[in-house]
Amino acid sequence: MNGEDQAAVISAVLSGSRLLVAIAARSLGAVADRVTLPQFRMLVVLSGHGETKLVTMAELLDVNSSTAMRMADRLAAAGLVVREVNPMNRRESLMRLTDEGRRIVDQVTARRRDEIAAIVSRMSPAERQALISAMAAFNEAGGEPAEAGSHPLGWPDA
Amino acid sequence: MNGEDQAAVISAVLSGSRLLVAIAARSLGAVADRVTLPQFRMLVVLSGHGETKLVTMAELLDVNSSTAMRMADRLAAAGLVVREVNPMNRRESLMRLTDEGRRIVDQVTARRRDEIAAIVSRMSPAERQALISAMAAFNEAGGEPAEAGSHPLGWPDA
DNA sequence: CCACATTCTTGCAGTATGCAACATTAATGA
DNA sequence: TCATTAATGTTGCATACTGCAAGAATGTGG
Repeated sequence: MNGEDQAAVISAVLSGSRLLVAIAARSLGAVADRVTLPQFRMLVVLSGHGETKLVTMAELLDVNSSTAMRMADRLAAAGLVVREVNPMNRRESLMRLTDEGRRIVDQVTARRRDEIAAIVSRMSPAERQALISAMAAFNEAGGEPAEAGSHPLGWPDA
Repeated sequence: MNGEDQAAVISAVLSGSRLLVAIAARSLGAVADRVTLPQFRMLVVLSGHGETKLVTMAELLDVNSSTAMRMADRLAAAGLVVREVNPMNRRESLMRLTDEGRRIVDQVTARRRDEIAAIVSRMSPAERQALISAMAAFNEAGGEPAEAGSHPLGWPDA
């Protein structure tokens, strides 16, 4: 690949990256008065992962277990998650979303999808098709871990 | 646009978003022992914006001025930025990167570009061309503010 | 039963964050 | 000119996020 080609594709990808991050930030702003970003990440994990124990949650979020502990405390106090001891193993306690918690995740996700939909709707059908193919190839080449329930470190990620 | 088309393009874009966020996070990990994420955002703004006063910095980062104030204090203590009173207006003090601060920004940026380059190098030339076009169209449709020095809210953004 | 591992929990320290109050400096108007 | 107002930086206070380390409760293997 020649240098100009290289520079062009990197520049294009970086611009797209900024745009996507901005979209993620805006979609999150809608609930910023109810949950913080780290708290929202925890809700997202619960949304895609179901009942989760503390240690697993800490690994999925890539934070210390004490950090996950206190976040869970606050979310429980806010009524967005519930925690109960696992009857199968009384050492661990499982947490899951309340209806209210799920509502928040759905709200942000819907907003995010709406924003992306609004953008792609301004593209021509040919451009849309090209975008699908190009992103598929990019994701493939990137060894995308983004399959069902695999949240490596969902940052402003929903 | 039909429903399947819509779902396919949104799904593709969301997957790409996750991949790009993961790349941003990894590129940042290299300096995680020297600066925090918020601190790095401040360095990025200074890198693209030159000398900046406190209020402007706070607006660019979308944080309270007191938050920007203390972050600047810590970065100054770490020797990554310097602050000096503006001779033109003694109310305001301008801050700018030190050589050391710029080194950190460059290091992360280079790492990010390397990761993207590695991914696109695994794509065929035709796929790369398609990616450039598709991202350009997407950025255009998104009204991308990502021009020179325009950092709306550069999160894991470099 | 005892040693060990797993899991959760709490204490401590540093950073991030916003609001509100204050001092200093500049701009504005009478 | 001088008083009022605006802009800017700064600090106090409260809350949240973060990791490390130590401890308690529970389970597992010998």
